[in-house]
Amino acid sequence: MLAKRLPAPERRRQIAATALEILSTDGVRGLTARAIAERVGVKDGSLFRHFASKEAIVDAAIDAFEALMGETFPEPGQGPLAALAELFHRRVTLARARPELLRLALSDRLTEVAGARGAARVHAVVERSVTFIREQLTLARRQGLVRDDVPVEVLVWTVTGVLRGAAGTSHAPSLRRRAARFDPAGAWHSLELLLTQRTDGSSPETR
Amino acid sequence: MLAKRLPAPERRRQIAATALEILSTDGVRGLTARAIAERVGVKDGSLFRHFASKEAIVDAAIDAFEALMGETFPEPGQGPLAALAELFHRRVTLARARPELLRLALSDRLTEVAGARGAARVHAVVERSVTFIREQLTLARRQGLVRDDVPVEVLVWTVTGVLRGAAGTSHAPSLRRRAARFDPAGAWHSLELLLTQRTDGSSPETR
Amino acid sequence: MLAKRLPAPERRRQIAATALEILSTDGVRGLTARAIAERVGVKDGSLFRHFASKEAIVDAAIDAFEALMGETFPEPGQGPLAALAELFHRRVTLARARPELLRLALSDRLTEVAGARGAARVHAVVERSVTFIREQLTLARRQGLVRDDVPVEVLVWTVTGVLRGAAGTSHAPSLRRRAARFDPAGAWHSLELLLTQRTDGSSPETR
Amino acid sequence: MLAKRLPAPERRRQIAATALEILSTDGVRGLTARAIAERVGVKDGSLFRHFASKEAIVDAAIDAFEALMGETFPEPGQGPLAALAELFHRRVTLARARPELLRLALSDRLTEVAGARGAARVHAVVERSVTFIREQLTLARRQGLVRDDVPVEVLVWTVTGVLRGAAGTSHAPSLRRRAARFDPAGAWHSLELLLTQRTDGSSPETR
DNA sequence: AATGAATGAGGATTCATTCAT
DNA sequence: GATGAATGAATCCTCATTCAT
Repeated sequence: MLAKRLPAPERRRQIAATALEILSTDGVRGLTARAIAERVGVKDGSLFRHFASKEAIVDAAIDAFEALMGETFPEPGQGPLAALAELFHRRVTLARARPELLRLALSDRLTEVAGARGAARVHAVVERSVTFIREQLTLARRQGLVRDDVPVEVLVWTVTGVLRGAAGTSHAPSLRRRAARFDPAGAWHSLELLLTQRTDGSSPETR
Repeated sequence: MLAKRLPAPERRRQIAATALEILSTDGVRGLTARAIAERVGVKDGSLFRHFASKEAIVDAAIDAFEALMGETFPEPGQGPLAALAELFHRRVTLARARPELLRLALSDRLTEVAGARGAARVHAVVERSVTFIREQLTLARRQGLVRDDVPVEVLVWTVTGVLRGAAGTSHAPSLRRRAARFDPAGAWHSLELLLTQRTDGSSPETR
Repeated sequence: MLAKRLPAPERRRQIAATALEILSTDGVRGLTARAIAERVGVKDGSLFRHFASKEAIVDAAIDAFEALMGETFPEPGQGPLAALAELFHRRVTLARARPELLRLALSDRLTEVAGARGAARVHAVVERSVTFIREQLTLARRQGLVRDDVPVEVLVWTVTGVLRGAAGTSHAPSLRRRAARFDPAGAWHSLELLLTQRTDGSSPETR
Repeated sequence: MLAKRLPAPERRRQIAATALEILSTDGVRGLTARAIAERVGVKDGSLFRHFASKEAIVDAAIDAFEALMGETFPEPGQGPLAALAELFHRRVTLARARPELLRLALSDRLTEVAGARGAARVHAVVERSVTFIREQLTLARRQGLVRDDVPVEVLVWTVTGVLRGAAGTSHAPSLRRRAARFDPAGAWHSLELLLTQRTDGSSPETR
């Protein structure tokens, strides 16, 4: 269907991207060589001219996934809350643009089709986000920017929870529907309120 | 494992439970008739004396899943925050006892192997939890028990986020590891702090 | 469903008859141990208390078939045309009463499910009919009762053809429908006309 | 038999033909994917690169069957008796060349393995023959070419009976054996005698 | 760079049959 | 005499993968 005889690197990219897409829409069992080939406009056997195995395709898909997720990390050199705000904003924006992608991140489909090494890489991506969030929060705490009546880890959970909510990647239909009502800025503002209120009662605004 | 000749109802239960287990450990593609049968100590063809199809097995697994999740809903007739606390506590406890189960709830593996009807049932279970949380929070808000500077939906995200965190069902290894440090009570206490602080600065303790 | 705990010989008969019935209605592939057992009102395993194997069941079914077909052979000691008329009449009557049975005779379903020996037996039943017809016709010819411008074998074909037609056992729907319009007597009368007309032009009635 | 790597359309034809053959020799239960594949010289899974399902294979087999049977219908534009003679001749010739084929037509094996739609198609083929014969006979009768002392339908039965006999497709071994003694022309001549004699005693030859 | 025909290892499922109860 | 739970072999079919063209 699609253009034939593409240069190899482009084909590779196309195949990996397609795999990612199929995985997020049709799930683990929908990801067959035939399904990929069909969408790419190629016969299934031809996939293996570009990749040694299906696992290799998934591996490349993880590359793409890694890259997309990596782009959402903020520029260094700003305060921790600003950094978090930026990550939050980018992630939610990405989720709106490519809902399947983020859903994929939070499902375990990718890890299921990937080999052990691939699964580890996916986990690393997720881990990196969490670590980043934890670091910024720890930093912020040290700087007195976030509340100290609650362990940092709980704040991490809060951030990931609100992020997931605002991104609309939950499995609960109602969560998904309502997520659409929030723009990234509004959601972040609420999140900031949750994070910054201190036991002494001073609100972040009064700082 | 290799107990032979079990009474049928017991075998059914065993098969459904095993399917649930395999699904949470090995994933969608690991859930083969052979795999189930092997763990149960039976030949694969024998499964179909107990269930009409693999889908029927998954259906029964969803029954089990529904039942287990259903048990975590609190007794009615208490205040909204107490109700949430109880749900929280029960869920975290369940997650600790059967980590795979809760992970399953938050992944979409079950929905992937279930037919359309099965998927709807799983979604309903998840939805029910979210709805319950949202209802209690709305109630609590109306009673002035939770902060009003943040939309209820964000509080819902917060609760699910902290719940997920405390339950240790995340895909991020570090989140998982650290979750173990929190007992349900401590985690809930933190969550309550997040929820109840009001704009006027009064802390929940001073209530 | 049916009465339980039947005396063995009766059960045997019942099973064989049921097998015959299923075979004629549902065909070769419908004849499964389960299907038989179900209609008999027994669990499938129980069949093998009465028969050593499915083939043995089919064998017994052939017994029944043989018996039923055998009953349609006319009493000896009458003229050849009268004998043929009686066979014809009985066969058509049987076909009307139990259409599946005769259809079975002319299909090869029975031979398909029977082992080699069983198939031979079924063939023998069919053969016996044909032989009988051929013998009577040969006799009649010798006695100048049937036309001699046509080989006896062609007359055999005519008889079987008209018999099959009148019995309504053909696969052609229109043949089946129209067969119902003929009563055995009328059909035989026509057949007799076909058989008896002689080259000299004298009709059988003028004999 | 073991030719590998055939062009797809040829393989398709081969598979369909083989299915037809197996069906006529080994019967419904012999028609397994394995059996077909083996005779074709291919592994069973490979069949399904050429056909979507076994039913599709049978469907293609019916195509072949339809085509072969269709070829035996005579050219239009001749008198009814000549048309019948031609059909008769072609059918008997086909039966001699491919005995299994005609036997298949008269058994119900094909209808048993075909789905509902396939069965209907097979019936249509049979029906078409019968209808053709009936039409020609009706026409002939109107033209005074066939006897009028016997209902047309009985003549239809006679034709099909003699056809079946001459074709040697009966289940009775002796019928089969003797059929070989008749050449199509001789058999048709006899059949014509049966059909054309009139009540007034005039033989067809004296016409 | 791609196809077209094939394969082998499994996948779910059916079915005749066994045998302890 | 019958059941209830099991089995093993076979069935149709899918899928990743190969390789000659």
